[in-house]
Amino acid sequence: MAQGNDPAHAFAPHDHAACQARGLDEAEARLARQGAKLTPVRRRTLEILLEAHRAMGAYEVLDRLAEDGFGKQPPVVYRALEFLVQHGLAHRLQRLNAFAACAHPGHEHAPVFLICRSCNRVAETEAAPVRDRLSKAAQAHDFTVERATIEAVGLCGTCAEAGRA
Amino acid sequence: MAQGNDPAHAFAPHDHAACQARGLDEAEARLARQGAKLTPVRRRTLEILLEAHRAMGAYEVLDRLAEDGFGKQPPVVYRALEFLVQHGLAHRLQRLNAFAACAHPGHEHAPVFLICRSCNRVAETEAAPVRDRLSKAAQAHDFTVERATIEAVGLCGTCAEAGRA
DNA sequence: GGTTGACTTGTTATTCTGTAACATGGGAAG
DNA sequence: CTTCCCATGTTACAGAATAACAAGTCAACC
Ligand SMILES: [Zn+2]
Ligand SMILES: [Zn+2]
Ligand SMILES: [Zn+2]
Ligand SMILES: [Zn+2]
Repeated sequence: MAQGNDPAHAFAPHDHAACQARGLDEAEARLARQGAKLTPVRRRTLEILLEAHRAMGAYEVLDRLAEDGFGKQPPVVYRALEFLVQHGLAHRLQRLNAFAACAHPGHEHAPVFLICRSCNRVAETEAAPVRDRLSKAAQAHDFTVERATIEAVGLCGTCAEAGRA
Repeated sequence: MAQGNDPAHAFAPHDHAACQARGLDEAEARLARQGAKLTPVRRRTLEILLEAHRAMGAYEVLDRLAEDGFGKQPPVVYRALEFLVQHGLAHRLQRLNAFAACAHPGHEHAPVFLICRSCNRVAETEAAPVRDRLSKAAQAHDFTVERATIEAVGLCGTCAEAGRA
C-alpha cells in the first residue's frame, strides 16, 4: 500500500519526496485533462505548498516566489493560488487565512481539514459522512447546502503521544 | 411555542423585536452568572449585532458605534467583539470575516452555521450530530478534535421559493 | 479621605490580507 | 503579419486585525 493512499498520512512519517513528486505528477495529469497550463509561477507555487503538509500564508509563499525571481507583488501569488484552488490542486483554509496543497488532487472532492495546533500539519479526511450529516441537519430547516467549510483544530496522534498537550 | 426556540427561525418571519429583547436579556443573565459586565460599548455592540440575523464586519459595527459617540478606532470594536465572543454572546464567521449575535446564548454550544448567500441571513443549527461525525472521522486517523469551524453556504427556504437561485 | 490596582476605553501607528486597475509580452489562430 | 487571449508584472489601494501606549473609572484597602 503506497503511503499516499492514507488520507491522514500527513501526520505520520513517510517518504515525503515521493509524496511531493506524486503531487506534481497528479497535478500535471489533471490539468492536461482540463486543458489548463501549469506555468512556471503556478508550478513553483505548487511546489512550495507541497514542501510540507502545512498551510502557508499568501505572503509567505510570495516571499519564496520572489526569491526565485518571480514578481514580488501580492497579485502574483494570489493569482497563482486562485488558479490552483480552482483547479483542485490546493485548498484555502479559512481559519488560518492560508493555503495548502491538495493531498489527493486525483479526483473531485470537498475536503474536511484536520489541523494540528502543535505541529501545524494539515490533513484532509473522509468528508462524505460529515457533509451528509450537515446537509441533513440543514434540510430540517429547509436550508440547502451548496458549499461548506469544515475545519477541525486539535492534536494529531504524534503530537498527543509526545505530550505536546 | 415561542419563535425563539426554533434554531433556524432566522430564516422565517417572526417577532424580531421580541427576539432582540430576549437576546439582550439572556446576555445580561448570562454575564451576571459569570460575573462579567455588559458595559455601554459592549451592550451597544450586541444590540447592533442583534438588529438582524446576519453577520456584520467589524468595521461596519465600528461605524455604527462611532455614530453613537463611541471611539472610532478598530480596537474599540475588536475588543467589544472579542468580549462578546468569549462570553458566548456572539460568534465569529470565518468565511465572512464577520460576526453575528448568538441565537441562543442561554447555554454553552459550539454552533454550526447556515449562511444564505441570497439574503445573507445566518442561522445556527443542531451541531452535535455533525460534530460527532467529524470527531469519528478524525479518530480514525488518531486525531483529536478540540474545536471545529463548520459553516455552510447555500440557500434558505424563503429564498429558494422566491426563485433567487 | 486618599491610595492602589484592576479594568475599560480611548488614541496612534503599524502589520497582515486581499483586490482593482492598468501595462506589457508571448504565443496560437487567423 | 496581425489579432486576440492569456499570463505576468506593476502601482496603488482597500479591508481586517493587532501592538503599544495614555487616560479615566471604580471598588478595595489603609
Ligand atoms: Zn508527504
Ligand atoms: Zn501534530
Ligand atoms: Zn429574530
Ligand atoms: Zn435567504
